[in-house]
Amino acid sequence: MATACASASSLLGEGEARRREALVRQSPLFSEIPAAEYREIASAAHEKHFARRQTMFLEGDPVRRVVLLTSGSAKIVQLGQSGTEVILGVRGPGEVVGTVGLRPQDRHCSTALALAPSTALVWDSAAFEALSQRSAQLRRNITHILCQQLHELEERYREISTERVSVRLSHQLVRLLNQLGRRVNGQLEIRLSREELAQLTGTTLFTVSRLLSDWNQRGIVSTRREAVSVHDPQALAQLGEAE
Amino acid sequence: MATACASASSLLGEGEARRREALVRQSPLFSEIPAAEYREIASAAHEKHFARRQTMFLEGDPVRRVVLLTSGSAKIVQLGQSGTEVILGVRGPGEVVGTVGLRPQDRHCSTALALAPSTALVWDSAAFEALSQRSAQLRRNITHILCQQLHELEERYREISTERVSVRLSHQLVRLLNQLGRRVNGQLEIRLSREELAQLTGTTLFTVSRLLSDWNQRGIVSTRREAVSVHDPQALAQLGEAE
DNA sequence: GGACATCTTTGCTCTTCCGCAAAGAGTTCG
DNA sequence: CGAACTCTTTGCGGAAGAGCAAAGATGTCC
Repeated sequence: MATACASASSLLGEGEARRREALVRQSPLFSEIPAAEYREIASAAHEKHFARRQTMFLEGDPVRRVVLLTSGSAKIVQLGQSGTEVILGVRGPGEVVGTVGLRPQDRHCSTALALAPSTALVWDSAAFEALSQRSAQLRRNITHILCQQLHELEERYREISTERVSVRLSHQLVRLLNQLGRRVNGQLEIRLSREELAQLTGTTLFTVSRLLSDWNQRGIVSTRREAVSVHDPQALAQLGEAE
Repeated sequence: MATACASASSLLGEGEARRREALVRQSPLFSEIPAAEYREIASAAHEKHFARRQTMFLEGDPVRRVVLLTSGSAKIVQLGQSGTEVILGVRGPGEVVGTVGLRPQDRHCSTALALAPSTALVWDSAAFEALSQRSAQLRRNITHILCQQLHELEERYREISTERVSVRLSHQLVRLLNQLGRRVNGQLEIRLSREELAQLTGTTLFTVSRLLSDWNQRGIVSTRREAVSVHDPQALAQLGEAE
């Protein structure tokens, strides 16, 4: 369930085309793209729904499609031998799930799972490749997104190499706040379990739990099941430097 | 010293143009590029020499040029607050030093240092940007290189999150073997210090020294000052799985 | 060639954090 | 509504590896 295509491009009504165009316009993938190209790009997409925990693609699968999240969120994971799971990153609305820039003949080198019920615009990857051949700006955007992702991972790599867990976790929470923070009665909330936070920062759910309990008592965050609300983002960011 | 440009493009002799073309042809950056574009690209470059330990660019510098190594090697590092240094990667002949795809208005987010006396072809980054606008294949190559670098860092991130130091070090040595391995009387040798290996794998020079001493006694590697020769690459690769 | 600088080894101690266990809290579903 | 799941907390060892110190090895420069 929840995987059926909502509509084929040829059947788009004017209203649907508008709505979709607005979604596409917000994404960094399509920034600075001339209006004329918009229509063509948007109309080539299908809409797709994913249930919570549904896999979007598996490591090793051929890259069949390009998936642009329009609502919800996803995690990009890699599996070790003995069931260990590392989260390479998370994606929110407007972001592409899966390495953008991979060619149709390539294979995914990670697995994507929906963190929440999500909707996405989906292109056939060969068709998307063709679109990117025609749009210099689209290619530039792809390059730019890759540079940013590389930069973020480099930052995380530096942290995991040199910083202790408390620093890594607090910085990761700040990053998540900007990327996936949801406003829930005046508080920015991150909807991830202790274990997922551990898999993002290279530690264990126990250590995450202990740190969050501590910060909770200090009034910096408040913890709920599978969620963390941040009261004081500044204090969180500075937790690293002093301690 | 050793930083002067060897020659301006306008002064290239026919022999020099040929030699340079051959260098460029080997690089993944220029693979599949039509011969006609070659000449133009190659003739826009300057040649530059770097002494051992010379910095090629610093974190925070504006991206002024694109540097393609033709001989020697370099390390890409990031500096922490208190002098801690992490090596994000190393580069050998045919590889671009510094994140390819960055625009002239961007800034470097890492520092590059020559590991050995090196030569490179250097383009003004605005000029290179212009070249890449005209060559669709060049843009594709840039995307491809970024995907590969992202993938390698993802792999290292998974390892540093889930594997113990011995596994990380042995796998890193295998990767280095393929990338920078130099044949020295029948042995593949990696010319990096214990500390640099530690900075690559997120550990300390002490731990690296202890592991290499152990593997040395077991006949898998032989260690020299600022170098490691690998006798048995297979045993090295498998060190991870069993132990 | 000898003094100096740098890199490496090795022993020892100490901290951080992992890993297990068991109890507690919060959901879901019949 | 209560039983079954799943997620979280917390306590308690224990292990991996960090960090320091001091000696040894190797290269470099005058």
